[in-house]
Amino acid sequence: MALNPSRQRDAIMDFLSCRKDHPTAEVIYDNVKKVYPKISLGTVYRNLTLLADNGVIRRLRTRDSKDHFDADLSPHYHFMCNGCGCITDIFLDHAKELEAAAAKLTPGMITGHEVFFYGTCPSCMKAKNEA
Amino acid sequence: MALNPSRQRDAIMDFLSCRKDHPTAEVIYDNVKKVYPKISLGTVYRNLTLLADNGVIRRLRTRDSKDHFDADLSPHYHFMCNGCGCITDIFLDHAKELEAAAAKLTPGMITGHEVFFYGTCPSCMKAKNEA
DNA sequence: AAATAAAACAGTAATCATTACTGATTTAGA
DNA sequence: TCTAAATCAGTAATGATTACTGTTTTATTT
Repeated sequence: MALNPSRQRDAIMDFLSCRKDHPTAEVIYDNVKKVYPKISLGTVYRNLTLLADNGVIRRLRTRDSKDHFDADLSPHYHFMCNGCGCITDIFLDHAKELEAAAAKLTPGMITGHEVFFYGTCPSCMKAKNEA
Repeated sequence: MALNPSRQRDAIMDFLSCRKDHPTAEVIYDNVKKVYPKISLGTVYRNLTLLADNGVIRRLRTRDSKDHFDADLSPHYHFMCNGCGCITDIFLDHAKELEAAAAKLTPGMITGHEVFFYGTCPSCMKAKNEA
């Protein structure tokens, strides 16, 4: 199951690398379609899964019911707005401390962790204040 | 939309309170059915959503595609095994520090956060070693 | 206690993100 | 050039969850 080259996969990867908002499969599909009008949604899903399984991208499972994808593999956390659902990066260097502290409390082996902060983004706060 | 008393909802709540493994709606359904054989899956989902929206229980969205539910509202984190999918609690008191540190890096307002540790649980480690 | 309105129910149908399947096309390696 | 594997577009199927329907239960008012 080696990865053969694929224009479609490259286009997905290119698009995802340019975005910092961690789009969903559907958003990626809509955008890659501008370059490859015949690409199918199934191809997008298949390639995203392929890339995630090979550790090339990260799959983010959030409070909304859709998966989001992130091409930035550097260790970092995320903030999701409860209002509009937008996601932004948060670079905290607590990773090692957290895992070490958690490891002491668990008989299992910890290999990674995810942190999601929730709240209200600036533009939703503004909208609230004006209402 | 006040909450009227309901035997079914109480039974769901009772069951969930007794469990520390954060069961899915389906597992809750299977178990509450032993007490109320006529309860429907829709009732379980509706009540879980009702309870979560009223802040009585927590909804956990994990790497597996099913929602899990937690009746313990005290601030704590979770560990999920990549092998069997089991979930256990991890009580770390890093909550305030983490949110304070994150707040400095975000223009938005942070109101809460979730931490999920991933890895291998003891019984899956044992199974691996024996294979 | 009888009447009325709201909440909840069981059962079932619908939704929606995601995955699997199809037969055709492309690519890698002999 | 030939063969097997990988990929594709298009479409059907899956599976968790939600919405709908007509009925029953509960709270409230008379």
